[in-house]
Amino acid sequence: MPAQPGTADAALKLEEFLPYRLNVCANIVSTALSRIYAEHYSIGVPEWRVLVTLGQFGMMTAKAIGIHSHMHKTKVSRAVAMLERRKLVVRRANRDDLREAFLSLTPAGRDIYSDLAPSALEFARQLMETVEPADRAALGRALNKLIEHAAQIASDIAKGGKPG
Amino acid sequence: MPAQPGTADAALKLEEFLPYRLNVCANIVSTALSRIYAEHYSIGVPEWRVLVTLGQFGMMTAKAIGIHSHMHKTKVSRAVAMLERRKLVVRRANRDDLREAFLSLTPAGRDIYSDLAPSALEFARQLMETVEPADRAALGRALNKLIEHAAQIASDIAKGGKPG
DNA sequence: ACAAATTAGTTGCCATTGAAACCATGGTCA
DNA sequence: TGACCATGGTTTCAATGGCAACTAATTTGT
Repeated sequence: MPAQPGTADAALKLEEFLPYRLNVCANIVSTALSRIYAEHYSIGVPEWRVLVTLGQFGMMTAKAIGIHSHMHKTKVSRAVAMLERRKLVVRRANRDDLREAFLSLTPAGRDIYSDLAPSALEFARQLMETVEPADRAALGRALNKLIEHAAQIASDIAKGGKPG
Repeated sequence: MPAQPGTADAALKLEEFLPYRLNVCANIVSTALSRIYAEHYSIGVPEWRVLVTLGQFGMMTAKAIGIHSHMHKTKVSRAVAMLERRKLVVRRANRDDLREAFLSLTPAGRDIYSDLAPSALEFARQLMETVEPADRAALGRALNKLIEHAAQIASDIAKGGKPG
């Protein structure tokens, strides 16, 4: 018997635990969204992010895409490779630094982007509409703070935890 | 050239896009948290969830754990298998239905739980403290609404999208 | 100018994960 | 009772993703 499952220390309840709730929320939302575009274009989340990032900025390096979209460089590399194979993205050498290359959407890529962006915005709009109007700004602020704080903690631990 | 990267349709900006922000937030928070316990106990998120769920309820089936913790049954199965190997969880047959089994923490498992739960709560508390006091309740409500709505959409699409 | 360190990007490898198939048991209903 | 369906749980398989090693190009320090 678990004694009293949780009396000792203010009771940890999974369903009220913020990190857990954030994960569940992000997963469900992300799944719902990707169901919408995965069927149409047969792309996954990383490809979608690359497409959207290039649609937003027009031309940039893989590294910059990774930073902007919070993706590991291997993820970016593979997503770009597949978009390139599908002729949705082109790579242009940077004559001033041959390690990197400038990436941009092809006309075909832009077509998909301009088809995909409005429905993404619409999805987000509908999602936001379910949140009480008075709570919307608070949600935005809260996410900012949480991201900022957690990133701080994670990097602190990364430094302190593995000395040498 | 990308014309104007986003003038046509209210501009999709990844860094302001709610599903994206939720994902980034959930990942960073989750990483920060797991850094804390992964080093101490060498367990991953699924094992942590099983442990916490059993700590909360004392005794339940794998299926119930999956429902409560939003995990796929294979994930639960594997997490339980590893916790069993480490003698942190025991399996007791249900004589009334031999398909399922009742799982619960061993004393060793409970020791870890009662060590781990307070630090998880402390982590969540610190996290929540970074959010403006006035925004905290709003965050909770918003997450509820988002989860509810997105789950609805996802299941609608699942049904409508794949008829037959 | 050149060796050493750094950086952009790719690839090989391995762990994690979900879908689907599978096994064993239990329920249904004719 | 016995043929069917449903359910809890495990296993197999393929895809995904991150780490670390690698290549090629650039920067730094002397």
